[in-house]
Amino acid sequence: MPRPARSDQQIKDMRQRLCEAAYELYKAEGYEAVSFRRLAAHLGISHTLPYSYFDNRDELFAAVRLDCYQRFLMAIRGGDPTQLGPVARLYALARVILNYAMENPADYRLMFAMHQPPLARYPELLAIRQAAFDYLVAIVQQGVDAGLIKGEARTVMHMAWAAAHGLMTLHAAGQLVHGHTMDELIEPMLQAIIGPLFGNEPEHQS
Amino acid sequence: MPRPARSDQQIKDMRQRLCEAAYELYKAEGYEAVSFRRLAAHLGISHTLPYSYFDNRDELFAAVRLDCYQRFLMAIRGGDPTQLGPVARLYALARVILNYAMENPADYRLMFAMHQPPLARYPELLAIRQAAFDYLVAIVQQGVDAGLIKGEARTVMHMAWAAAHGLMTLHAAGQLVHGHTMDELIEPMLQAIIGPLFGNEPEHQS
DNA sequence: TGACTAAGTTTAACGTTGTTAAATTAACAC
DNA sequence: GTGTTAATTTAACAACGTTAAACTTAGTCA
Repeated sequence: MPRPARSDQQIKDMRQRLCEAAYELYKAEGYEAVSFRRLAAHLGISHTLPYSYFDNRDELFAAVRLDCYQRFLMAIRGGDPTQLGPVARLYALARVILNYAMENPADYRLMFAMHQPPLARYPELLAIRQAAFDYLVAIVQQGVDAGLIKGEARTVMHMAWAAAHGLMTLHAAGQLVHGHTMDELIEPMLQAIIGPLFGNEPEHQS
Repeated sequence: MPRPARSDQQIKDMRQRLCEAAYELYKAEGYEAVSFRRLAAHLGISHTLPYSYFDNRDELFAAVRLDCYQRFLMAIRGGDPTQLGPVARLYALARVILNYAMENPADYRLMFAMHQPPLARYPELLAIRQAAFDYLVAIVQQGVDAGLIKGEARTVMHMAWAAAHGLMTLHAAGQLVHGHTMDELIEPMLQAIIGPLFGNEPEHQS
């Protein structure tokens, strides 16, 4: 058996290099600008070599999106004040998430853009989204159990997620109707939308 | 001066034909599938003729989007029970809008998709969006004036819009986390999110 | 050592796209 | 008809995604 196959590490490295190059190019010049040929040129390899590492362009972007989700999930976990009560935690996490979206609009667009191959085709993407969602649902459930939050945890979380998602999406797409910046909107949003869902009086320690 | 320029009507007609063909193709095969060349082939014209009617592909899609917005705005105006009080009207309009998004996900994607040329480049799109938004703000303002709704009308409307938009976006992108259908979510959504903003007790006549 | 073999990589090629420039067609004034 | 000019088509270029064939390379084994 001559010439051993590339080691897993080599494959992983090249995939990583392609992902990073794609991510940078995407942030710099947008989705359309990212082509295998440009990535290959940038990495100094043949324009068809990427096909040895990703089936096609969609698969490459799925990997880039997975990286985005991982960073997103890390930001959520890292910004979770676990020592606080569930309602205060949810408020804090809402701020973390909204801030993350504001500071990384390109990431947010990539994670949640429409006009993309159906998510159902990428189980690993579904899984990590589900993980992020479940992480939050678990906290809501604690609030429900403690009598601080009314309703079924998953439904409540869905509502809150949709509300936050709407705001972030409008922001990331530059579609906020004039007259408000995100900064002006985040606090009212938390009070008006997240607030009623999670209990109007957060035990916050500002 | 030989051979008169195309009449305004002729130009409008051809633009309309191109828009309609693009819209149908978009709905049938998605955004990427819509090319000038395919549209031209479908209309039996040369593949460069569309450039005489639209500067480029983005401009064509801006026109298609404008049509979408107009239908959307008509649905809102047509579904507005103007004889009712402001809170009941807003509830009804929220249902109209959510239903419209559910029944026309492709339209919704087109109107609000990220990964599109910045809206700021298309003043007519901004204008019609603003018109739709202002239409709703005016009703909220009536509620505020009548003491039925608390807060500044534009801000309240922004919140409600973001909430509804989040739900619709997730639906249109097929990104609703498992376990809920839109039908199951719309009523809780209205109660949980729109409700507190517009006054928890709508004067509804179901 | 050197031929064999299969993985890794590149080159060639096809069909498609957006877009521009040149060539052609068509309609009206004279 | 002839000339002029808008309308349209044809030709062309560069870039893209993708597949197939050619080539390179690094091991095994005689």
